[in-house]
Amino acid sequence: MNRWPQTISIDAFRDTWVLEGEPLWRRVFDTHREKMQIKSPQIALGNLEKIFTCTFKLANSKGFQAMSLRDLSRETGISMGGLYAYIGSKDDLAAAIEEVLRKTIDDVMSDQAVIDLSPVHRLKAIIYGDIYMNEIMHQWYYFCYLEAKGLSREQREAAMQMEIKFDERILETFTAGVEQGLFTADRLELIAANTTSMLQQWYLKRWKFGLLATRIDDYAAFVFDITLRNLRYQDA
Amino acid sequence: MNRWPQTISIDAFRDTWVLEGEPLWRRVFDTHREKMQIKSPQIALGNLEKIFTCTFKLANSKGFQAMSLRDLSRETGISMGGLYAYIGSKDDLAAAIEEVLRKTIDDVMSDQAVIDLSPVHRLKAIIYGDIYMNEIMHQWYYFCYLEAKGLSREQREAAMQMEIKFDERILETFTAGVEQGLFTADRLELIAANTTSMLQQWYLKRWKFGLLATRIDDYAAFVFDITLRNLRYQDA
DNA sequence: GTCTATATCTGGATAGAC
DNA sequence: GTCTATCCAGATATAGAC
Repeated sequence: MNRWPQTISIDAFRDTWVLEGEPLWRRVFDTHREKMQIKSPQIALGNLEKIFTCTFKLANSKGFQAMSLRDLSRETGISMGGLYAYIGSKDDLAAAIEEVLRKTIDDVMSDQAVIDLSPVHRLKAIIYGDIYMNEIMHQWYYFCYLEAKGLSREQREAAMQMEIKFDERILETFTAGVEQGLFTADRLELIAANTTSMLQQWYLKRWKFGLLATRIDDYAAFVFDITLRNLRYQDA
Repeated sequence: MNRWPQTISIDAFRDTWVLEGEPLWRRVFDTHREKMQIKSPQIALGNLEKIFTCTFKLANSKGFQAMSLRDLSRETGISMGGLYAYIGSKDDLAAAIEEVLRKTIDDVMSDQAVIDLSPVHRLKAIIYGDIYMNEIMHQWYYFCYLEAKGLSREQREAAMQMEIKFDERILETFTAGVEQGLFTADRLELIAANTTSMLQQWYLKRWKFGLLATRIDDYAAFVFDITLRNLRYQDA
């Protein structure tokens, strides 16, 4: 089952992968279910939304370590005792964020892997898809990137493996293009790493894109264009 | 006074700008002087070295916020009371790291600005110089990047201004090249941002370059090459 | 200039009422 | 399911001996 939209656009992506609003918090609820004392989705969804969004807000302004659960309690309006019905511990909260993001990426990626397109189109699908994903869940990515050191060893390892795997996915596409005589560059690993890094910039440097007034589709097109140029793609 | 070496290589850079060993800790001592109770450089230099290098080690493994001064005391072999003869507070330590790095970059940059070269050579000097600087002081850069949220508002602002200024320096060089008909690309701001980001990768993704066995001069050459390609540089 | 001992407080976590 | 009240480990910071 390939759930990918035929047209590449962030609106089509949003329609296909609903990663916002109620479906997102239901996803969080399902992933996090056994760690919580609350069993009713009706009650949990709203509080989960408060807890996670306020965590992003506080962690973003002062850092997750510096944020106290009392801060979180104040910001969410949920008492200290109430919070502990939803999370096992403070570290558990950070772990949950990483876990939800990783599993969501896994879902999207394994689906996307089904696509059987030419290297150039496949590359475009990966780049645009990843940037849309980064946009929609940017707080999650940003948190995981900057708070990685606070995670458990296994989770840090998993996050690094995700990036390696992503590089490899891009690299495979490059190699396919080289075999078909479309691309003639060498240093493919470094080019792949650069493409990954350009994509990460979209959630890491929001302030800069804001200053430059860069829009998401423009940036996606830029990354795609630069990558093809790096690969010395000759359009036939 | 232009202190830049004629030959671009990390060894020449190291010889010109001695940013390691005793001269570095003397630089720290001078910058940090008024915050310390200790007045004798003879005594202070060795302890400053211990304090800063151990801070990097601990912050790198568990994060600066999560690191306690007890950890630091144990790691350095300096007692709690002893530490406070060198730092005013824990936050003061983070602030000192940011300040030393920023002032050092300022020194190197303002010197480098004197260079009056063709756009291509100037670009090469900026890229190679910055990457060498990133290499030598990579712990300082890494710390400031990942712990930025823990700094004061003024310091965060200053760090962002540094990056904006760096982008602008690159952009000016691009523009000069365009005016001379050397470069024909558009989206120069995004290309500049990408070059900055590639340079930052050198201290942010050490694990990846380790896996790929990428050496510093190879990477500098790669960044230079990719940037020229992005600019559609036509070698005459 | 450096140490030990200690004051003081913050923040994670839990017990038990409602 | 949520709140209040409380416990207590561990953290920063300092006083004062040597």
